[in-house]
Amino acid sequence: MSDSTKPLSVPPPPASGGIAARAMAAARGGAAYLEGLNAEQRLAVETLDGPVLVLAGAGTGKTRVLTTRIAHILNLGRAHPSQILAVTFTNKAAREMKLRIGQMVGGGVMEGMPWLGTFHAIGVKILRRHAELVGLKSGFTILDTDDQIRLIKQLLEAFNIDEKRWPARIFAGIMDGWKNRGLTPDQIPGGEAMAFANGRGKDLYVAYQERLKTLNAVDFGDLLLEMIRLFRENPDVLRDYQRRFRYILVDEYQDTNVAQYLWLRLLAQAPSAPKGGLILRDASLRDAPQDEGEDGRTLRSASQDGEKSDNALAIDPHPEERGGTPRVSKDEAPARELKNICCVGDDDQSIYGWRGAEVDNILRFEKDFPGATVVRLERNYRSTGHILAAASHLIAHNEGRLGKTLRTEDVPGEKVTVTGSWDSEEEARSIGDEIEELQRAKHKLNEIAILVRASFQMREFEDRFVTLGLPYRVIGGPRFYERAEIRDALAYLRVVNSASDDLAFERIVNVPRRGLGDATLQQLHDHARARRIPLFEAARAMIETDELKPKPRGSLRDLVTSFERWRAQNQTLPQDELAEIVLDESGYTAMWQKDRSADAAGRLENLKELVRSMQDFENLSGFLEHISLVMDRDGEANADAVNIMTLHSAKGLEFDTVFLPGWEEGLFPHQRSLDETGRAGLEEERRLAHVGLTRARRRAKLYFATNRRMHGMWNSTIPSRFLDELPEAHVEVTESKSSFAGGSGYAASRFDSFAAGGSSYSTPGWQRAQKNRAKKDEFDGFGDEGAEYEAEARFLDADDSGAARPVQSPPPLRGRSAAEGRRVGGQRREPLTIEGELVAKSTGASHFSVGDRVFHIKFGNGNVTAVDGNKLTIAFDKAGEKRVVDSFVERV
DNA sequence: CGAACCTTTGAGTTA
DNA sequence: CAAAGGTTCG
Repeated sequence: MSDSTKPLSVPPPPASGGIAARAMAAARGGAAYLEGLNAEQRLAVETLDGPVLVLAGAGTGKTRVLTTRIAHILNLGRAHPSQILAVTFTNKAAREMKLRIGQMVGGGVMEGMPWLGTFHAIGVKILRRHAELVGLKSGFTILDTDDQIRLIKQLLEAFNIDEKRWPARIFAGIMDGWKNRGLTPDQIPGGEAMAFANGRGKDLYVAYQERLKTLNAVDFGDLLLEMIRLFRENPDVLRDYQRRFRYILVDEYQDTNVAQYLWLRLLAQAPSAPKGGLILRDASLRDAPQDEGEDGRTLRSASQDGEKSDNALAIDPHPEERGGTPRVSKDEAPARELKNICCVGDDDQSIYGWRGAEVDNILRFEKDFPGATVVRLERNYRSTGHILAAASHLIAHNEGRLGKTLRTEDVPGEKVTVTGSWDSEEEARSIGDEIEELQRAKHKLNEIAILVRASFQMREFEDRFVTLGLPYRVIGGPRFYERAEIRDALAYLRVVNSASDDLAFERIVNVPRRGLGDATLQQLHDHARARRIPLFEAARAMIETDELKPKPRGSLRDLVTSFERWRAQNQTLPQDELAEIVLDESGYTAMWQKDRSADAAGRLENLKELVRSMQDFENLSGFLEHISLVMDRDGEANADAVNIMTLHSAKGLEFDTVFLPGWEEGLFPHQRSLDETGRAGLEEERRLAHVGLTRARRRAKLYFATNRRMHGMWNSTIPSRFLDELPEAHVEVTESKSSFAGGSGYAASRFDSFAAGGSSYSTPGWQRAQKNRAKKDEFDGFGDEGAEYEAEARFLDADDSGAARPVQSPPPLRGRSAAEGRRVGGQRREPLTIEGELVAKSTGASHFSVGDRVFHIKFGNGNVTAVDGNKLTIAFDKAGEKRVVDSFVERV
């Protein structure tokens, strides 16, 4: 990849955008926006002709480049706002861009920038226009994951597939993967089609798509897939869009998946691209080699030696590069006349491989778009020296990267801190304490973020902050419109809006309970299927017959007449008033009012919020359209509060102070990532770590806990290998402030087995920790190697005053077997995967069996009542029945 | 049919 | 530990 890393020379200034034009722009007072850009940024903004790849490291002004570039194009009169296609991944990014361009060019222009948006939003827009061409009606609905799963469940039933063996959500995931790779049912490689339900995966996919068409619906993946199909099957339509979009800009290019890539490629071809080229391409896609790595794994990131990795892509988006017959010959030539496409991204921030993103897309940009100008932005304007050094050093451990060197002119600032704590509660406590300290020092809470790897980690912080009375906001969490009450309310409105929305109808027929249970629904289904009519129609018909029992028939009649009434009112009343009426008259509001569970009040509040938010729309269908795609709640953004979110949702944000808890093997890097994609997974986790660190402007604080509760069970953990990969000179190891001696709780670190090359820290805390962890990592014993742990045990004993320990103290401080539980996730008994390679998993049965008499440090004596792998169910004499990992007990 | 109770399973990241 | 699914009883 090394020669792809050389920045290419600047092409001659475009004729039409030359000095005269710029002078004119300047005369209009418009060039001010170019001031203050550094040389690279300016190059990226001003190179308007031909493909441009901007490799923008974290904090190097990526958004600024994008927005300025658009402003520049507009200002030079190179294109009308409606001739610019600008795609982002999130609504937030799109909004931000609109805002910033508006500031530069004047807000009025933005009204006319209809093609700035997320891939999905643009997909909807295009598909609505040409719905008939892909077998839809323009009013199609967009299914969310929930609808999707329910639909698949129905299909599984129809196919007589045992949902327990072949869960719907698994299939949803598989299908998602197919769609991400742009695969229609007939393109699925044989092996993958076999993988689900003994080869019926493909049939399911076909049936699913058929069902969607009948429902006049699409899922998220279809938005892209159908768009590609639309373009491929209708070259004239494609040509229209190719002509329209004179400039294409793509944000976060490293996150594009194959489908998005194909879509962009179609659009980036010159309008004259003959049909033949496309067809050829299609054909080549279909019979592309179906290599699925011997073990079925998908290797993701670009391979280290620059070879195309053996990924499991069934279709090869770059067939012409494969050895063998050149499938695209002279017809390819026109396709090479590429548009002014500008992709901005950072391979080091590619963190969506699991969602189908292909880092490869960015790594091979220059091959896809020959003659591309590559601009690297390496000047970081965000973080202080130590933070940047730590982040750079960490990410340098990755092999599959283009390689950038971030620089800063900022002060060194504070070192990155690493703090160990006994358990996740203590972790939350010390972070809470530190935040209070910052607060006392007049830091803004808004400028503080806690970035976690997995959302279950958030709870601990929420709990702690509630007790402290520290204001916080969770960003990203369960989305507003994913909440049950919102989805119910929306389902009502969907049925009002469209009588054929079966999924919505099904969702609310019996919510609130009105005696229309499975039996009635089944009858409705039969009726509807027999006549090929929507459920609602079936209901309307069946209340006229006496097939139903009187009771259900009565309530069904009430429901049907209510809906008809609401539909009539929809013509006359504003949608928010209507919504209120619907929710009241359906008894839905009343249902929650009666509910006396803790969150009922909040749900009613959410419903009100929903109704309120409806005011901003033209009409009901306008609202529904919007909500299916965009409805991120970023209310209450004004209050000063600590931000809690996942690392993934933190991408693109920055804060003065960033807390990064949970740096433990198994959690971060996440075990499943390693299991599923091995080394590539590890590298993606490392990029995530890099993203986390680079969110910080002035302070980055890392944490690991020795014990963490996962799945309701306490597990011992070892510090993340990423901690070892940080540069010693820029890191300070501190001890947990609250509660007992910070160093005491260390479980094993990989230092034991991997001393080579590891940096070692010199602070007392770290050394002590290392010494104390002792040699136990070499052993994989189950408590019968007691002697090995005595040193540890003594140490812990000595240190354990007990007083400062959390009430709910986690496992076993003393005790021999206790010291040994360094496995993560409760499953593993091998030393954890060290290099990110797969380690053979032993399913190894426990050394315990039912009836064993055991001792647990916290719960005392008890009898084993069940054994499940290494998870034991134990009836304790005093503490009752508990589930624990076997390493925490010993036989007596 | 539905509430109440019991068992099982699962928590990785998202438009 | 919590939600979701399954079973049982009224």
